[in-house]
Amino acid sequence: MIAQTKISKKNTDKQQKIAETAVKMFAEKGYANTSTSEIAKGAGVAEGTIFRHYGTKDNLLLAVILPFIKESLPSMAENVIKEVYSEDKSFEEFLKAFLQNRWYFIFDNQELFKVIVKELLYSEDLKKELLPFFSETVLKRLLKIINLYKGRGELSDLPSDKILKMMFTLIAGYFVSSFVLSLEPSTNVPTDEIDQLVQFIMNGIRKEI
Amino acid sequence: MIAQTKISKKNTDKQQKIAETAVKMFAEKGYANTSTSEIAKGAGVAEGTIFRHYGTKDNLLLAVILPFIKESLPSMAENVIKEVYSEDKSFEEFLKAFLQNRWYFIFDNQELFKVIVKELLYSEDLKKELLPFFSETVLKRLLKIINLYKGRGELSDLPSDKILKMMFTLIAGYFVSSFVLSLEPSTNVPTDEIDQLVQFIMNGIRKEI
Amino acid sequence: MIAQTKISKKNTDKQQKIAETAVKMFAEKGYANTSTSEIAKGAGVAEGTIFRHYGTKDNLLLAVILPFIKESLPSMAENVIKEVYSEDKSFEEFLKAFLQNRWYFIFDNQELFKVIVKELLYSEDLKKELLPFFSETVLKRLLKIINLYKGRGELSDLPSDKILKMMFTLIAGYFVSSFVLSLEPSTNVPTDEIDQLVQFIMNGIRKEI
Amino acid sequence: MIAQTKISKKNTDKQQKIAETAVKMFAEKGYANTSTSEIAKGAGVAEGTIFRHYGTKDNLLLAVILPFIKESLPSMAENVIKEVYSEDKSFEEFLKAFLQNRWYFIFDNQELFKVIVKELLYSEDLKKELLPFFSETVLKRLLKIINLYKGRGELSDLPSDKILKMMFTLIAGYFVSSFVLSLEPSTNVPTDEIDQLVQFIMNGIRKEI
DNA sequence: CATGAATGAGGTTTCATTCAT
DNA sequence: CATGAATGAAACCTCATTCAT
Repeated sequence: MIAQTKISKKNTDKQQKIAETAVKMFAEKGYANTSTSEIAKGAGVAEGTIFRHYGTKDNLLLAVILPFIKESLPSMAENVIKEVYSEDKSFEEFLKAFLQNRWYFIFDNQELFKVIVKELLYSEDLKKELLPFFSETVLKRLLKIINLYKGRGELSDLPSDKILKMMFTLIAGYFVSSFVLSLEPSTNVPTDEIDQLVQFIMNGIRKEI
Repeated sequence: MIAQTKISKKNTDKQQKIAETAVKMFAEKGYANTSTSEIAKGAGVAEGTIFRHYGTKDNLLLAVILPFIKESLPSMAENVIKEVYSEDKSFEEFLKAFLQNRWYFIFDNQELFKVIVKELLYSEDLKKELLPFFSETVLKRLLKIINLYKGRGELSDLPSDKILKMMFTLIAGYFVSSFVLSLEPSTNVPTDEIDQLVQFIMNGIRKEI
Repeated sequence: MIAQTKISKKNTDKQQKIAETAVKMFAEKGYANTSTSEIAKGAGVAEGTIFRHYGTKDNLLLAVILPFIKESLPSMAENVIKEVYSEDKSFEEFLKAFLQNRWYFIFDNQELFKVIVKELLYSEDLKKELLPFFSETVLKRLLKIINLYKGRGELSDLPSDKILKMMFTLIAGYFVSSFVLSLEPSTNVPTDEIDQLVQFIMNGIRKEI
Repeated sequence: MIAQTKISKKNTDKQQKIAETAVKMFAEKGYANTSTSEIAKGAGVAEGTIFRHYGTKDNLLLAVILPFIKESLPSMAENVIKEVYSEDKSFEEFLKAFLQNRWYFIFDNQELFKVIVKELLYSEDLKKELLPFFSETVLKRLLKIINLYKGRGELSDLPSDKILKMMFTLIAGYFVSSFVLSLEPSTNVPTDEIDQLVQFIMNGIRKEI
């Protein structure tokens, strides 16, 4: 049950270096506060090289975010569920496995995660592009799982979309406060925190007997 | 049980107009994407006037955020609890009253709320300044309340700080997704949503009998 | 019979200096080969100042050409005809007076004339904007005059618009080769050349007896 | 009496394609507004290939203009006169044949003609190089013809160089306004226009009897 | 010969800030 | 106090040109 790891598949190594540096700097200081000349310097590249490959600074941001989202998310969503779900697991076990899996993934892509969260709030365009897509690929699958477990009588009778929303708010809130807001970064999976989170969620949605 | 309303107490009316316009524009497009000349134009003021009053653009941001936080939060936290808490309320009743109260408050100060959330992620400085302060004034008080209700035997035996963290994540997540991420803005208090949120939280932390 | 003289009516003196310098440099090296930093240096002004007043380099070109054309041409066309035309003049006399008058005017505005001719060929947009306007204000009036003299029986029976086109080609060709192509610039009105030009035109269009 | 047709004699086909594309683009948007990368893309060639063959962008312009002028003009001038002139033609017949011949030629080389006219105004260097050369090869021959017809008593006693200048201004003006300024391009030889032009010129220079 | 990634000088433009009026 | 013209550093971007492959 190992989380899928880092994303990457760029052309030349300069291009790769530019993307890496950009992600790192965007994560640290935000897109708007990072100048292309800084990125160039950081990547050990002439400033023109950035524009030869990405055309505009905006494009660089998208080129770094979108493939991650648009190409990885769907197949990833599929795979994660395969890895993490199995007939004989309870919802609680599924949830715990899922959270650990995602924790590793975000841990491996911390910088990118920061960039996406920050720019999601900052850029109306990105918001309009990503939220529906995310909903379509990830939330839909989770909803199916929820319904599946509901069928098994493990979950409360709350409407599935409410269950999903609560779960999602908690999980997203957890990851955002852990990886984006956190003053000191975590270094390896905090099993206790995840257990408590799972407990809390389970209390909220478990079928009362 | 009426929520406290808008914050404001600027000197000259020009200054007031500048602050208002700045908040509105920072909320819409973010601090970094708003130029002082836009603000000046929007406020019907010469660009120089902004600098006469606030010195720098950074200062304008702080001048707009900090009083709200530093001056209002403490007394507000005090008052809200007074308004909302009473001996004969259950924790569930308290929580519902609290959430409604805060919903109105954020609704009345939506723009400012957006600015703070956005810039909190964007500016490391702001983060380091606000988070501890917020913890000191707001979270501490909530912790007291939690302990108080724990003493009455209404809440589960989870450590109080864990209870607080879960509650806070859910509540913050709720307000952020409602007011900052939301694609269509809400117009009046969504009682159902708040009820469900309260239910969910209560399930998570209620003392099992 | 004095030609109307230079055009000017700018706001601040810096703005005036920028426009003057721009015209001079555009005339010499063409719009595309003149950088805003050169203009700034030439005008003794910070580069930013150009953009504070004109917004874009394109705008600077237009700001320098259009008022000259759009505001001056119509009233000028009117006045020139008043100055130059009178009941008791033959067409030949009118033509000579007209050419001398225009020679002085273009001489006084040589730089601007160069810029307009050059950019007229270079910029499709300018072409589409100016040619119809010029036709409307100037050519129309000349056509009236031609018809007037035709009525008096001084001119050949060629269709008036053909007469106009020939005259215009010759006159424009003369001014362009004198002021734009010329390798050595003229310094005062070349009466002989104008006389010959008039003779040539008159031969082409005089009523044969 | 067929006009000589298109000019071309480049080495490799890549080189040929580059030159063609360059001419087309320079004609449309001007030399200064056309980038080598656009030309490369348009020619289906790597950008480096342009520089392998032409060294600099300036050189590409010259390589496209100069052979046309320097190699073609002299022999062409010779041939045209041969084709168009004959003992038993009147000057008027000669002129008409000449204009038709040149109309076809420019029509076949419209793009190049545009480039030359535009850049002649734009580049002082080109002007200084081409005008004297043109004068030497073309104007000189025309002058001979004029003198020849003067000897036959067909032309007025105006100084031959004045006659030449007037003729040239009209003819050049006609071609420039037809092919460079024209808002809608012509598609086949406008016999009427040429006849009128000839008439007009003849009136101007015909020997009065 | 051809390629196209890389360069870096220089172009246009933005913008927070200053200061004389 | 308020103004807005002026500034200049720094931002984003373009492009002719070079050179290793």
